[in-house]
Amino acid sequence: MKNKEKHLLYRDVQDALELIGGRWRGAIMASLCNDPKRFTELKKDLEPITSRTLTKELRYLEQNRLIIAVRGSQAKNAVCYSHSEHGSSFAPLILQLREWAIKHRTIMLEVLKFDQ
Amino acid sequence: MKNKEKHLLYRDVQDALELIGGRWRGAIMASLCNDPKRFTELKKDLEPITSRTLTKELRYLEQNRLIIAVRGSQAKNAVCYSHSEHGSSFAPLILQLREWAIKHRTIMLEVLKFDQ
DNA sequence: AAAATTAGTATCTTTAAGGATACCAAATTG
DNA sequence: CAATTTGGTATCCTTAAAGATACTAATTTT
Repeated sequence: MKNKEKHLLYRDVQDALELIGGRWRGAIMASLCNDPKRFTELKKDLEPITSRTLTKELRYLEQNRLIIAVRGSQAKNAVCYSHSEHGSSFAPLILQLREWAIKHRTIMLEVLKFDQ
Repeated sequence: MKNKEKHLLYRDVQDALELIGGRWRGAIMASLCNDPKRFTELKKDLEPITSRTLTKELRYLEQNRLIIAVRGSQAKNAVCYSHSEHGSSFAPLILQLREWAIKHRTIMLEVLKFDQ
């Protein structure tokens, strides 16, 4: 029990970071924060992502219920991607990650100045 | 300007996720949340991480000022790793990542039940 | 009806992360 | 002073993520 809890301490973090880690998954979630987007819009927004990668990551996020893909009933060419309810519960974390990244950048710049 | 901001939207998220992404970096930060730890303690806590990987990731986190390594002045064999000030500003995010991972898990379990 | 757009596939290749295993010098403990 | 512990290195290897490039069927626009 003690041992298991010890593991869970970091295993949950590993799980979360697998879901939205890598180069694109978190970015896709961020891009969908404001509003639903079409495949092509996402691709433009996330430049230089490739079609292949975008497709793969969208499928992954869909399978893990973080996003919803609405495929047009008659028009197969119209697909709209948006956060699922659960996915949008991740939005606050995205904002904090951004803020933290910005803070980190300024700190690293200060350090660089100091080190010279 | 407009274009640049568009990019920053997700670039910050990418940056943050590079800093603490991958299999181990976030986990190491999580393991150091409660208290400073020695190399060997970290290794036990993060089992099954290898020495090689732990060393590499600790160096990375140190270079990026997320952790501090205190190397004993006379005893070279005593090294203590802890969050830097900046690193500990990441602790709240770790907690939220954990909570979110747990929520995600329960949601996926529900979905599995439903899909059968 | 021709041209362009949408939402992808299909291959092939590169790169990076990380594991497996063996080894090690300095310090500490018994 | 011998054994063990600490905090790592050094090599070699596997796997997964992602890029490059070319292609496409269905739809929409002109």
